[in-house]
Amino acid sequence: MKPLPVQLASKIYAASELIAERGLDDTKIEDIAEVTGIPVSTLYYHFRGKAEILAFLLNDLLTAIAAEVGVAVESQGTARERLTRVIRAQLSVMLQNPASCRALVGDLGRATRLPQLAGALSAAFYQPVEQLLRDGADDGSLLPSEDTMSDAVMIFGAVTVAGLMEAVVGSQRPMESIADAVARLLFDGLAPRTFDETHA
Amino acid sequence: MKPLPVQLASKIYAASELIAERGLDDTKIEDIAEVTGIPVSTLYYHFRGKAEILAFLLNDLLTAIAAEVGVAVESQGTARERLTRVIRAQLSVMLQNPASCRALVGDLGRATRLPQLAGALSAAFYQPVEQLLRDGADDGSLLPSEDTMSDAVMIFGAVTVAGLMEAVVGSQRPMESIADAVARLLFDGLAPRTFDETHA
DNA sequence: TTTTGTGTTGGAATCGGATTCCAACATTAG
DNA sequence: CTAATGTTGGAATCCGATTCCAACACAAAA
Repeated sequence: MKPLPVQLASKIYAASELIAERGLDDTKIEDIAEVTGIPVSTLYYHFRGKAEILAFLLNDLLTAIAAEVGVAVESQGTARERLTRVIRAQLSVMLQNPASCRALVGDLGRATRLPQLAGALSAAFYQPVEQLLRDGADDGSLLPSEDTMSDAVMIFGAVTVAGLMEAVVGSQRPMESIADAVARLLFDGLAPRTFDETHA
Repeated sequence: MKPLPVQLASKIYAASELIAERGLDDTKIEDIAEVTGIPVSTLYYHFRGKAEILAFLLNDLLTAIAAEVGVAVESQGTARERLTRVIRAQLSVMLQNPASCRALVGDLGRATRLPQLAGALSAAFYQPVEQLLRDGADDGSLLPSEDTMSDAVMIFGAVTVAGLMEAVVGSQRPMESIADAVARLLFDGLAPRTFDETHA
C-alpha cells in the first residue's frame, strides 16, 4: 500500500465517525465517499476495499498511541511514574480520537484478524506496560508481578475500557480525571490498607 | 422473537465457533447452515437474518453470565468476598464459552448497537459490580469509591480482557489461577504497601 | 512542447451473498 | 381427522461491493 496522498489522507478521517456509528458492514462505500468527498472510484484506486480503509484508520490510531506511549515509557522517573504517564498518554490519544476508538473496538474482531493491526495493537499497549512492570519490580516502585503478561493485559483492559466508555458517552470529563481514577484503582487497589488482609 | 425450539437451540451454538473465527461478515448464512445442520430456509423462518442469530447467541451468553454473577452477588460474606466470587463467576462462564466470548468481542460494535444486548451487557457486568462497590464501602471490606460507575467499568475491563485473552489463545490455564491474578491486581494494586505512597 | 506516467473520476458491467417467496410436506395440538 | 405451525428445497430478487474501462488532469521527463 503506497503512502496515501496527503490530500486524501486528510479527508479519509471523516469516515471513522461514520464507521464508529454504524459499524463497517452497515457503512456503504458510497456513504464513505459522500462524507469524505472522495469518489468511490478513487477510493478503490487506493484501497482494496472497505476493510482496508478501516485498517488504514486504525493503524493510524494505533501508531499515534504507540508513539505517545513510547515517549512515556522512555521518560524519566520510577516505573510507577512512567506507568502513570503511559496511562495518561493512552487516554489522551483515545479522547482525542473518540470516533476511531469506537470504530476500533466495534470492529475489534476484524482488527485483530488483520496481522498487521494485531501487531500494532500489541506494540501500542501490552509490550510497553509489560516492560514497565518489570522495571517497577527492579526499582521497587511497583510490586513484583507474578505474570507480567497477564497483568499487562488486565491493565490494558482497565485503561482501554475506561477510555472507551468516555468516548462512547462523549463526556467532556478531562483526561486527568479519568487517568487519576484509573491510577488509583491500579496502584492502590480496592482493598483497605489494613495489616493482614493479604492472601493468606 | 418466539422461543426457539430446543432442537434448534441446541444446534445453533455450533455457529458461534464459526463466527468467532471469521467474524460475522465473513460468515455466510450457508456456512452457518452447514455447521449447524439447520437449512437456510429454516434459519430464516426463525431469525430475521445473520445479525439476529449472533444476537441470540450473545444474549444467551450474557444471560448465563448475568445469572452466575447474580448468584455471586447475592451470596453470603463481605462485599470483597462476593466480588471475588463475581470475578470467578464471570471468568468461569467465559472460559466455558470461549467461542461465544470471542464472537462477542469481535462484533462488540454490533452487539452494543442492539439495544436489547446493550441492556443485557450492562445487567451482566456493570450493575452487579457497582452494587458491590457500594456495599463494600458500607461493610468496610472495600475502599469507598469516588465514582462507582467508573470503577465498575474498569473492573469489568480488567476481568473481561483477562478472560478474553485466555479464550483467544485457548490456554488451559484453570479459572482459579486467572481469577487469583485478577483479584490480586484489583484488590491489592500495583504499588508496594509503604506508608506515604498515596497521592499527595 | 510533446511524451509519458500517475492520479482522478464517472458510469457501466459483474458478482456474490442476503433475503424473500413459494409450494410441498411433516408434525403436533385439538 | 383438521387446522395451525414448523421444515425445507429451490427459484427469484435485491443490494451493495468490487471490477472494468475510457476520458481526463497534471506533472515530470525528454
